Amino acid sequence: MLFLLEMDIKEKINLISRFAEEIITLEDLEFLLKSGESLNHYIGFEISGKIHLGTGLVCMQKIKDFADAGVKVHILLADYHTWINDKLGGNLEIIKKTAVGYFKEGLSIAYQCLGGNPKDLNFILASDFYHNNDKFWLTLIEVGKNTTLARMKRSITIMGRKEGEEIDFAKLLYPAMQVADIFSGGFHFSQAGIDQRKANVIARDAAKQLKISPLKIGKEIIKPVAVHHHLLLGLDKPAASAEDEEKQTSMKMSKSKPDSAVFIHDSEDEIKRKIKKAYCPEGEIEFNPIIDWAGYLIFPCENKIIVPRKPEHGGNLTFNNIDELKKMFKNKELHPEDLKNFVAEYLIELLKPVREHFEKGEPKKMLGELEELIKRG
RNA sequence: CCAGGGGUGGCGGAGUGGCCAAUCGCACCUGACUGUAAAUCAGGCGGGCAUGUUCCCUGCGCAGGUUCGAAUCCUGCCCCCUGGACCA
Repeated sequence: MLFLLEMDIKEKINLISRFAEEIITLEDLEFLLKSGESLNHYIGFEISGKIHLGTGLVCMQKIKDFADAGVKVHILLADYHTWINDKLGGNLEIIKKTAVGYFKEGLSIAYQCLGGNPKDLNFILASDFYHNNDKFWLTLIEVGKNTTLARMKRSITIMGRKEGEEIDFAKLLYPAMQVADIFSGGFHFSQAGIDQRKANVIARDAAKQLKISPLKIGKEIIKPVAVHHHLLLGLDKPAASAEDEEKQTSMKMSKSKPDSAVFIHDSEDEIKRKIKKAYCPEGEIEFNPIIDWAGYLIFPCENKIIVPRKPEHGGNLTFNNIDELKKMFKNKELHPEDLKNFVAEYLIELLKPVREHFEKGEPKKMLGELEELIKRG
């Protein structure tokens, strides 16, 4: 019996940590799972535009991993944060409407594509959560009291801003809000992209100082466990001058670079077009978005893939994991075009339900309105 | 509120009365070359058509004005930046 329980925990750890960039810390993760308490997960989303595959598939896959591990998952629709960060024209009403309309719906259906049950997703609108909620506001102040101004200033990179950039004062509130979200919501797990690392680390550093809404297991005050998922590479070629780490960040998928991202409801032709024109040097497995996408979009869902190839190119290829694929690609035994075609077809099939959902009726209208809004800037 | 500087095409940035639909760079599009993309080269890049080396329309923050003619000069307004003043 005890043995079975151990196995179960190991399995849960594997689920929660698979395909993640970083877990802070693995020991804390294990501790949480072993506690036997009912555990809460959270991830926050800015309502910044259309949902791309990084959000719709990578984030949602990780959320599903949590749900499959028996953790209660929460999605914070961060409308106030979005407002602070001047997204969607900085119009709070539009942001709220988009959050509870388009965004919630898009995430739910993407989750479904991955085999999840949208009923498991607990959506929280930040402005609702904060309303008449002293616990949040007091925690916000308390986080502020336990963090230096310099650190907050450095943390604006979590908003996609550059360190040292000229900002209005409200933006300094943002990182503290994100941290306060975790504690006032009672979330044991804070999931975020690796670019959000600073906020989660502040949360962990402040955790033991907090009195208003400390995170507890039994009587013990604990730090939230940070799970940082991978950020997909954009399909563009990397900036010519950039090297290594800088190159990596410059390659990050971005909504502002039109064709660097595929959106969850893109048409078949759009998906094909974008992937066809994607940067994909033969034999290169590091700075290669298509390799990256195969690894983080396909293998989390599949134990085995078959890449179709014409007989004259050597016939079909079977891979059991990304490492096998990378190895062949590196040796130029797998041609970029064959891989591209496979990835495109796979995504087209996987995203079919989302596409169909946004093809008609109210969802189509919501998407149209959002696109109009983005076009107007 | 005061002083100074500035608002030009998706972005950066020239141009200070006609030769300006507006140099140039980036981005973007098309073609050539590669079994993909990139790189490279050629062309395009406000809109329209009857496609014109001297066609038409719209156009250089907004609104007027001067002039045969204005992105370029004048007047008013709006916005941004940099200092300063005020708050003390």
